[in-house]
Amino acid sequence: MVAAALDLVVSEGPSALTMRRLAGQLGVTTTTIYWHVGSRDELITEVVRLQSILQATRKVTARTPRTRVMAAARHIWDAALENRAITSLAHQTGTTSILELPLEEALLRELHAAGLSPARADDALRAILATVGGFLLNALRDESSIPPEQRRPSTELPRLFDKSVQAVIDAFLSSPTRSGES
Amino acid sequence: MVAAALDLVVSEGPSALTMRRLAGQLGVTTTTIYWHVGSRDELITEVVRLQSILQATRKVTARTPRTRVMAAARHIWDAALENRAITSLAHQTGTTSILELPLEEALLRELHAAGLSPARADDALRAILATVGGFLLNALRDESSIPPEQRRPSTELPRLFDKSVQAVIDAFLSSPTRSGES
DNA sequence: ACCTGAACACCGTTCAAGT
DNA sequence: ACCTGAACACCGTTCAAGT
Repeated sequence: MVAAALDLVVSEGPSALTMRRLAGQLGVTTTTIYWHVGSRDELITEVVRLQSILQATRKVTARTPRTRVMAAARHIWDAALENRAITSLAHQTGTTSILELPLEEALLRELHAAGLSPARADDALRAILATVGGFLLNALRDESSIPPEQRRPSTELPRLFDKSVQAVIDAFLSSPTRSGES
Repeated sequence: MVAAALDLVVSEGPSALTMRRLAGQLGVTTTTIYWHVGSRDELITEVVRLQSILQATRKVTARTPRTRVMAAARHIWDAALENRAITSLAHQTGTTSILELPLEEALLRELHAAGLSPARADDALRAILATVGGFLLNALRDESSIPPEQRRPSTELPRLFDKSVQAVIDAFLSSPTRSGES
């Protein structure tokens, strides 16, 4: 049933996931869904959780700590862009952290492996995730709001993503201090 | 009328802005609203545009180019946090760029003043905005989804914001090249 | 244990009709 | 020019009732 809901989102978009449409797809009544799941929010949480498992199978193959951290960050970016519909759904419903949890844990492990203390790794994780999330917002917005096929920065955005995320990573990998004057 | 809509959003949250509730607030029928404005989306656009004008009166007083760029970036952050309700509304409806347009233009001017070519300033603007937006997402999510009053990072997030945004700014102020190996 | 029908309280939007 | 009443096509959710 949550698999059917996931299919609905993937094939017809996040807004297609209504109780009535899902019920129609399954050949039952809307009230039937409420017997299996408590509410629409719970349904969405389950859909997002299912997708988070499906997309967690990415391996970091880079060799240096710095490139491994960057690779883990890019996995989050790649997974989100490969599954735009569910990413948008999670984003709209505030369940992004559930969707990315496995990939976030992988990133956190790389930060620990890079020699950061737990507290500093948490800070770095938070900062990197915020930066990645910001670029994701940018990338996903440009497809939904701009109707025609003339998307200016489709080739440039990944370059800006790399440069910016790398800068944030380096800031947290190197200095334990506050950002000072130049 | 759009002023009344803005008041509604500020006092009762983004979800309170429905045609029926706004009509009730104004003492008219929902259909009356449709005479003045084409649709709910147009209404929201006007509300966001109004707020964008109200919050555009911030001056950059820092002295060096680097600190002036940072100050312009922090203005976007500050304005968003001071007007959480409309920021969330704009975010949900994909009108964030309208809301921040004046502040974005101010940031772009600082990037030009810092000596960047138009093309490089556009790249830097995009990257900085994405990073700021990511932290904003983070800050606004922690208040809506976490019900109780125990918000862990309310004092730490600004520190991470400063450090990360500064790192991105420095990356684009200094090097015109791709992000290379260390 | 699992499913249905009917209903409640909402939405955005339209259209003919009033002044 | 400006406003209303009634209606359409949707929502999420609940509750008594069926098997």
